[in-house]
Amino acid sequence: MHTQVIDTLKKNQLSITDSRKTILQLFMESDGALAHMDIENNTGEEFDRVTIYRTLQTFVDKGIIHTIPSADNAIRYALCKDACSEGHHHDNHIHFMCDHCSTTYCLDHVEVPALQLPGGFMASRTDMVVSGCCNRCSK
Amino acid sequence: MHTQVIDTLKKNQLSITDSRKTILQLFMESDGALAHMDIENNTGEEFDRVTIYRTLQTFVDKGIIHTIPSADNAIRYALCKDACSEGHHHDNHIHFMCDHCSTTYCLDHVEVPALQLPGGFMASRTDMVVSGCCNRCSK
DNA sequence: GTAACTGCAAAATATTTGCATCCTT
DNA sequence: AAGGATGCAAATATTTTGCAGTTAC
Repeated sequence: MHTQVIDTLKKNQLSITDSRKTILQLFMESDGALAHMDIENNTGEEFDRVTIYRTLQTFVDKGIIHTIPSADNAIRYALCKDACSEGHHHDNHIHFMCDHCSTTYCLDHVEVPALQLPGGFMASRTDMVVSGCCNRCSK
Repeated sequence: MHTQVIDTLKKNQLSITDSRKTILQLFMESDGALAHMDIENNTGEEFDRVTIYRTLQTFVDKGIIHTIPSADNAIRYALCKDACSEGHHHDNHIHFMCDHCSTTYCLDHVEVPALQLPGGFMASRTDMVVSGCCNRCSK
């Protein structure tokens, strides 16, 4: 189970440290996105807050995780798919944020529709965040 | 020219104060979205930072402006269209953020495409933020 | 005149930076 | 052993809250 964590770190030429292992493991076990706060809460007092900031930034730089935009001033992070690599993200999938439980999902299988932009506008990236009621809360 | 500002404030049962007039005027003159910082910069030392926070919150509550999600931890605000009213936003249009000049546009005439969500997911709101190169920077 | 709004001060929170120490390789 | 990562302290930035004075109506 730890294998995948170690593999990912090695593949990205990162040294294997406790904080990186634990935080990456957290992402792999979670089906939703995580905010800085979620990580703090789930790791207890184990790591310094600064270490979490730096670890997340490292993962983003390496293309291991990506940020999910939100309007509530709480940046969330989620694992990138294999197609992502350093400096080159391909996570044009849709994110779903539940109004009830606040879980954020990556809906990998829903494609972002193509858009017809006004003349002169050129898209390089599209973020789509749908909010509403998730499949667990709607039961 | 100030008429529209006053009208909007009255229509929303807000008292007409200097900060509200100035800030709302700013939004009406700007074709893009504004972050807190933009407002501070454009009003000089005229208003207390706290007043700007409170004015923005008031406008959001009244449905005069809406927030635009972003992945860079800088919430931006833009005018809502007429269809918006208190507690009931209808700004399902697309936002475009320019990578070069950082201007954020509301592309009112580009519709958000309908989505087929997985079973159990129910959408109440869709935010779509496209980034790339805007029509001014691409010239 | 009264209720609402603003500015100031300060608290609470979030993020960044420098540096000495410790850990990975 | 060397370079990189971490923890701590502190600087910086952001947002919220309380309260007294001021303004809109």
